[in-house]
Amino acid sequence: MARWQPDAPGRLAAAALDLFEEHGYDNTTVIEIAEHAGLTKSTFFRYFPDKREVLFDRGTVTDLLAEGIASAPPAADPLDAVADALDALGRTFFTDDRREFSGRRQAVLNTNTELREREALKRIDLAASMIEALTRRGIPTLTARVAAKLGMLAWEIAFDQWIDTHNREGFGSLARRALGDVRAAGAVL
Amino acid sequence: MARWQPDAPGRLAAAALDLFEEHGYDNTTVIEIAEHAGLTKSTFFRYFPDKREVLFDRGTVTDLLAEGIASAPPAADPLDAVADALDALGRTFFTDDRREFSGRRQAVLNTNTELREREALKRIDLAASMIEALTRRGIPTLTARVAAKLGMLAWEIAFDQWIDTHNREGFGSLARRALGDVRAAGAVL
DNA sequence: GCCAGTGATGGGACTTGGTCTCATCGACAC
DNA sequence: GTGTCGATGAGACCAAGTCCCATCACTGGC
Repeated sequence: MARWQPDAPGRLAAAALDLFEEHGYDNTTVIEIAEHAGLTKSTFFRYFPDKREVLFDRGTVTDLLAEGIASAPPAADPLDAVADALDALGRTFFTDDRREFSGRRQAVLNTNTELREREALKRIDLAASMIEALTRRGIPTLTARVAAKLGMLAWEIAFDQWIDTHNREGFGSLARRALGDVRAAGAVL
Repeated sequence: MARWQPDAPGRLAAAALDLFEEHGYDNTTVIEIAEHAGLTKSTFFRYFPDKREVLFDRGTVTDLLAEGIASAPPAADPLDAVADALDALGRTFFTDDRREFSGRRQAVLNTNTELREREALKRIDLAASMIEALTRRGIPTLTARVAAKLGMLAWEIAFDQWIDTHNREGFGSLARRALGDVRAAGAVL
């Protein structure tokens, strides 16, 4: 028999989401989260650098995206590489079993400025990672930056649709379509 | 003779920038900032909701941008409206006398994650404001979102160039050129 | 000239996030 | 058994941020 219950960080994250939903982010204390998971404040901060971070992915989406771009066919143009990367994300991260969780999490994020702020920073890091991966493919910096911006926009659109309860399509195909729409809209400009 | 020294928030902001440059953001306490400005912690938090905000504009850049877009000629296409708005910003906000201050401020922002995070959120709000102003012109949502992303990219590029000590060109013309480059890069995609 | 109201500031108690250091304690090796 | 290791707990400590009340110079009415 294990000395401790397994997966402390996972229990902390689950407890946090529950409590944030029930009482709001501001009205939930780190100590309460820890107690709810049968742990203490000390252990909380051992796994998460701060209170916000408990809602952000332990896995590294950033790396997944970068790898997706890197492993796109050599002939693929920038936006196709981005589409491949988003598709890969849909297969390994935004999987169907994570959809409900993502929706709950996003609903909490939308209620609090501190959390929106953290999310904004994550997205910037994400974009930076895409830009780096694209330039590694020999794409000029400016082109890479434009492609990354458009890719992030497609991500946002696809994610909102994917979260939507009335939609049963996978993230990957939603993203591909969104990117196509974005490209078309950009062409008119 | 005035009872108190004038412009408390201005003095606080100046003291903060000085101290952040000298000792770093993390190693500077709100109390130190306040004392340096001949005030107290209480007064600091009366003017700024938190420590980060002391480095962010009291004036509303967001509104300036939105107004700039709204007052663009009716015939202007989305990106032209954005260009006009950035140009207006260069005339009213990113003026030459503010260039040195902006550079110092940006250097501090770049040293600290907490500050980068706040900046990221401000940019999202900025983009949202652009999108709203563009849709008010009758531009379809998706087109507006693409234009806003490209506009933000032009902003970033122009700002970096404007800050650069070796460059003496005004923000407005830098932004126009950047936006043209971005548009050209987007057309290839 | 006095008095009440006003507005910017100060003072200090209090909560919470976050850091740090040391103690605990079961598993496991030897 | 004894000692090491690894995950956890305990508690002191600091700084950010909130709140409420005191101060005190100025102002206007009387």
